[in-house]
Amino acid sequence: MFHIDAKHPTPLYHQLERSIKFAIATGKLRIGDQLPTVRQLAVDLRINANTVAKVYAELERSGVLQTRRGVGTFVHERPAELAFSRRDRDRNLRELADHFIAETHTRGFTLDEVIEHLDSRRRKRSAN
Amino acid sequence: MFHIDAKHPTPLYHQLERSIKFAIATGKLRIGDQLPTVRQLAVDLRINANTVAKVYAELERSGVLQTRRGVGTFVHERPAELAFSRRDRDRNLRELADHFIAETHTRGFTLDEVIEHLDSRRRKRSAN
DNA sequence: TTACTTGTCCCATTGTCGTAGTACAATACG
DNA sequence: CGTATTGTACTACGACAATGGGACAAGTAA
Repeated sequence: MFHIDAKHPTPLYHQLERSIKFAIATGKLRIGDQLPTVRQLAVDLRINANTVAKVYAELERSGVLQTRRGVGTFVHERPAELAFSRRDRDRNLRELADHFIAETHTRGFTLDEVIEHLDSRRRKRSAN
Repeated sequence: MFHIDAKHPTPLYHQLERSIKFAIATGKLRIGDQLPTVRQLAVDLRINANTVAKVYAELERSGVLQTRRGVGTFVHERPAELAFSRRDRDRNLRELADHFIAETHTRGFTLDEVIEHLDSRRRKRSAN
């Protein structure tokens, strides 16, 4: 379900957090979908249940997930962002893109290459 | 010279190692070029000298750098031999894209919107 | 030679990550 | 009701990352 690499020096909690956010962003997880239980996901990824629990808790704090004891953890609806003005939105996206472009460029990727990569993932998503 | 983010959960030594390798791979550092001294780079990046020293030592062990006491540390291999495999490159871009997609989405941007934004920048750039 | 620079090594300390195990709280269900 | 399931909380522990400080080794240069 999610992809984790224990050999990679990046902390597991961060890999998992990114993985979950990505799954939501690409539509693999939709609003209201239930995530695996803390214990089940820990078994699947071969990591500790506490690590999973901390990620779920963190994502709930930031409003991405919603958890209900005895029931499970679900993707939470997030209506808040729309409050921004169009100008704020544009500026926000521009800043994020600035950072991303700089990051990929220093690693030797061309903008064409990057866009093509994103586009191929969009196609994969819409194929679901 | 190199880019390090202390707030990022990835270990500093790993960020620095990757940063140096990319600088060589992209030609910013060439064979025989001298790198900053251990202490100087530590000051520049605001990290500890031991951390820098360990990275240099590790990169010497893997043949990327060559160090001479009292003189300095230099690029050893030809960039071509250091070039990342296609798989490494793909994986790297995938990680960066994962992060970017997740980040933009949590801020309420759709993937379509993001790609369109990048595309408009590409058009502007090629117009120059 | 002496002084300086550079990389190397060692120690103690701090904080984070992750594991392991246990216990508890809230909910669902028969 | 009782029981299972699920999330939460807590402690203890080991490993690693990083810091700070100091000392040493090898080379350069005056």
